[in-house]
Amino acid sequence: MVEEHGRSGRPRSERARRAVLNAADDLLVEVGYAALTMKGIAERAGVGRQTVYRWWSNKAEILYEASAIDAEQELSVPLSDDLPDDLTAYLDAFVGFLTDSHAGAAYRALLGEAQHDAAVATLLSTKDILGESAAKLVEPALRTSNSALSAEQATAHLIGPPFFHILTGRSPASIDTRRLATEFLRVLNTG
Amino acid sequence: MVEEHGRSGRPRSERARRAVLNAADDLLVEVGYAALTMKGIAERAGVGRQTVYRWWSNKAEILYEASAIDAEQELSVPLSDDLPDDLTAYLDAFVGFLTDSHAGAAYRALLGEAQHDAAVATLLSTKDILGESAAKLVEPALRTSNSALSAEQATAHLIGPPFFHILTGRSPASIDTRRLATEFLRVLNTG
Amino acid sequence: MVEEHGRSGRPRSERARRAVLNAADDLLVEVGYAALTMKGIAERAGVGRQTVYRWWSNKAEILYEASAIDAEQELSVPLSDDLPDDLTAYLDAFVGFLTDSHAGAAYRALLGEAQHDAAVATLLSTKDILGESAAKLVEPALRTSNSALSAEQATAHLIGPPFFHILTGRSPASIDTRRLATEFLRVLNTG
Amino acid sequence: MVEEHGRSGRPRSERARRAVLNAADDLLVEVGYAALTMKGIAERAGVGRQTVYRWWSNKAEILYEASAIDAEQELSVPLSDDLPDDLTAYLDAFVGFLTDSHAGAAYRALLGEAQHDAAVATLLSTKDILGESAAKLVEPALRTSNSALSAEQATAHLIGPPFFHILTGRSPASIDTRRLATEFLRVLNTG
DNA sequence: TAGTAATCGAGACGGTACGTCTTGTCTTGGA
DNA sequence: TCCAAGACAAGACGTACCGTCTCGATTACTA
Repeated sequence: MVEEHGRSGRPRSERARRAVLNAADDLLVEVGYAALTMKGIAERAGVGRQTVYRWWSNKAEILYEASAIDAEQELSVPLSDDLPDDLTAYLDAFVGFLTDSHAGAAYRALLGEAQHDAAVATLLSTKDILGESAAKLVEPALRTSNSALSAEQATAHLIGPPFFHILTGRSPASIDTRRLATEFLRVLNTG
Repeated sequence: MVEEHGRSGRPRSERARRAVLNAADDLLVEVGYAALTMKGIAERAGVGRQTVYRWWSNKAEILYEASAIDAEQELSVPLSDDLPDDLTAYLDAFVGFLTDSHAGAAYRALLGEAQHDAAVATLLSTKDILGESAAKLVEPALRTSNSALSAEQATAHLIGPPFFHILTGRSPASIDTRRLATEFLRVLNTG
Repeated sequence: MVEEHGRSGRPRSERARRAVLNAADDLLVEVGYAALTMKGIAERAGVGRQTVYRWWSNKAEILYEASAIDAEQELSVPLSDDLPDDLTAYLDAFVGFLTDSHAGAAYRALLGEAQHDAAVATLLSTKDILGESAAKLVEPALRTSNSALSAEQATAHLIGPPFFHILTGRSPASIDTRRLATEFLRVLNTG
Repeated sequence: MVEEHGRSGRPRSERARRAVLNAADDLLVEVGYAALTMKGIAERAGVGRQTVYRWWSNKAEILYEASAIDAEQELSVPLSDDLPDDLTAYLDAFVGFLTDSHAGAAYRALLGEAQHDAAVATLLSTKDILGESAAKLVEPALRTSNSALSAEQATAHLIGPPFFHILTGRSPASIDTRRLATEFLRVLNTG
């Protein structure tokens, strides 16, 4: 990511980098992940294929770099001092991200690929986008609770149900985020 | 599924059908989903490629037919009259299915593909393997509770957390199925 | 060719035979020799493929049976007592056969195939359509000449030049059949 | 034929070109024209199939490029000042070419294909190998004669008879080239 | 201000899967 | 025994993409 480069030689073209990322982003929407190809990205970007292969190993890496920042932004919600409201807002953002968002589509595609491609799984594990975004809500909630759950376990309770719902192709309309927030807090504070 | 065939012509070869399903199953383990090809399946099965394309549109369909029955079996647990025990047993089976099982690997690959291939999504939605297996536990649990949740919502609460945990590449070792069962019942019975 | 058949069993269907020959004939015109297939012929004829294979080995045989009789007819000219006129008439028929005729197109296709398919070459040699038709003119001409040429050699002199002309793709318009007849008689009667 | 190539990009590999032409040549002898396939040529040449398709449309084009130069050479005979001798020598070369030669087999196959494939006919018509080689003999012969025949007509008289003889599958042994030469000159110089 | 070196776009290279097509054979039920 | 129908194993078709490899042309830094 750091743009410093070795002693001499022509420096990496930022223009080419942006062109590739944009092309990948556009093509994902236009033709879908399966039909997304390195060749197609290079041609759409007006860039040599070698240039693409020089900086990224496969389409997953390109897509990841193209959407990671957007994803982080979309999953970041402003915190108030009302935890149920904040949790609900976060879950709304979470559901919107997975179902409607551009970056979310890229994430779902990558997560799907990770199920049968170890390289993509490794790539995704370098940054736990979902976990980190949830942590901002989960940690305060845990602190004010009497729960013995780890952050990871609590996170699974918060976003696991809608995650399952969406990933298995069920309608996002039937998700009641406020109810999920309430139930999440109940799990943390009972027993 | 019914094997009756049209009036005339040579009937479908059951031998070829089994050979294809077995070949797909074997190759999934040997080379992985990404490297699984229609050509490779046909050759491994000792079957013409046309014969494969005649009965299945893509590798996902083959894999689905090859693993659906196994999946159903593996997710089916005997019921006792102790609900917490039954839920724990089911969650154990569920986690084992997604992480260790042969059929589960196929399911995960298909679920992954479904994230960016509408045809595969449709295929998977024809039979809600996870939901149906869970329903056998969820429905009794709901009946004996005062919860207003739908079966679908309750199912998401039961298997959503471990589903999220595994699909996002976290270690299955840190899943405590008995605790999950307890928390599930608490969500159903409080408020 | 003989329609008698063995002791028992269903007799060969004349209906199927005609349907195949007609289908081959039609398809030759519609799609050309290269795109003519056994499968296509069977389907067009509304006949099982096995039925086609039972009676003919390849498309060349079908085409040969379909066009041999027509060819013979088209190359047969009525004889007068004027040899130059008869030769000219025959050469006109010959040129017309090779360039415009339906059966001639089939013959040219078969002759072409025979250049690189020994089976077709054998098939064509079972009946020397061109030689036999020419013989009716060549033999009288030889008898009334002082030439020592064999019938075969004389035939080559008569139809060799226009044959070469047409087969090598030259325009048939520049063939002067009367001049060819005169020159043929000159070769036979000088020296 | 000129090897200059467009501004940029990797230049065409001469190594690959030769490998394809040699493979086609070899395979024609080994398996015959009908069994000659683009796939087989590519594999034998150790070349990608795309590389073959990039430069040639079909096996006929490859074969043509592979044999045209040889054909021209084989049909070229040194001229003396004795016309009958030269004609005889040419006819010997001509008969040898069509019956025994490697390049001649390719030419016969292409000529055959041209009878039912317009693309091959066009290809062959780009260079009249037979006509041009004959022209070197026919033109002097015409100049020293009182004949009104065109070069094309005279050529048909010279090589038409043996051409017919060979193409219709008759034995080349019965061709008397000296007699043919004499008769050719007689047609040119009588009347 | 020249030289060096890594970059760029372009496009050919050897490979290989795609999904379709035809081949010639086999297997039904019916005539 | 023949027929129409249609599935079978085999393998070529022409196209697409893979990841690599030249090309000539551009930029920077270095000497």
